[in-house]
Amino acid sequence: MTKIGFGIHDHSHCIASAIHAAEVCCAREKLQFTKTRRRVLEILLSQHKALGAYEILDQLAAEGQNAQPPVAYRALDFLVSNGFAHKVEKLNAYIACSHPGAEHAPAFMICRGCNAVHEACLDTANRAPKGMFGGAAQAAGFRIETAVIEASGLCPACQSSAA
Amino acid sequence: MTKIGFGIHDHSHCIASAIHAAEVCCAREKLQFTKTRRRVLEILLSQHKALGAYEILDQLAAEGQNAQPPVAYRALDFLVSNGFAHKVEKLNAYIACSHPGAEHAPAFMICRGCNAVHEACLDTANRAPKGMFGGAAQAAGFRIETAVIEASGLCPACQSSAA
DNA sequence: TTTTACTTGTTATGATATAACATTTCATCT
DNA sequence: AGATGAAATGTTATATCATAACAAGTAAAA
Repeated sequence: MTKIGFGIHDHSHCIASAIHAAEVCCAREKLQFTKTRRRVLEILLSQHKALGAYEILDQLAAEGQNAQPPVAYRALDFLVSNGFAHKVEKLNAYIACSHPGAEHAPAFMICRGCNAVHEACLDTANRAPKGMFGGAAQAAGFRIETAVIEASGLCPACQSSAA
Repeated sequence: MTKIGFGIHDHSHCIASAIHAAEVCCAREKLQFTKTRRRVLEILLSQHKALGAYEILDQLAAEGQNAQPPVAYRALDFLVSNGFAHKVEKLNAYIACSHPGAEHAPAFMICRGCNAVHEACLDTANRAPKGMFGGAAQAAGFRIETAVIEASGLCPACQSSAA
């Protein structure tokens, strides 16, 4: 059992299953799930927190690839474009999607104490932004394509230590 | 009449009134509304779009100040901390608040065609993030302090030109 | 008026991200 | 299998965004 997000949860198999899900999805969509893309997703999954592009790059470099920045950014672009990962804008960092496959707008809770990131598993996450914006967007004539929600605050652990 | 956000609207006096509002607020809160801070807010207000820190810096430099990056970032930090401006995370850019004084979570619509930014004037903007997250945050034990919502899509003008 | 906090000036550097182009690999068609 | 066009990668260089650190000045409070 290891810490994930703000809770505890056994993910000894979740890397493998997430990778498998990505494989299946890529086969279905005729996307190339190449070695580097797979490796970057594995790195994100194994850390299970938000990582900067250069942290990923360091990891790749440590494994022998002489990886330059575009290598990481291209893999991340692929993963983000296809819904296997998200960018956390507030942190300029990337995190594996907690529920790939499901159509959703990412919604994160970000701890300002320890930078832990928890992706909310709201099924409202898909509808809520458009619902909230619906009126205003329509009034402005704006066509929403994607939306992100990022909440900052304190996770349980940091609330305790700050207390 | 000039273009603001995605619409048209007369703001010949809105710079002055926003500056005045900031003055009043700073006096009340005993904050120093210094020359640089005022000037940066004026720049943001006059452009009425999201500006990068270095664009602001260029403007300051053009006015004779030999401004280095920390000058802009400090002023922006002040303005953001005190609610006179917001950072648009997706663009790494800053924009004057459309409704300062009102307690609110910023909510933006960002055009991917022209990068125009419109701050939604939802009074739900304040409550909605916490409402949406409420259950999940409580379940996770997370204490939300701030939240931002950023929607991407196409503004009316870019919808027309893309059509 | 001394002291204290805050603000600014300045240099240097760190962190994040992309442009551009040559090369290789992959998918597909014949 | 071989041709070919699309996609991915390797690599160099550089653009863009942001902050650390410290000296000097200015304003507010005691």
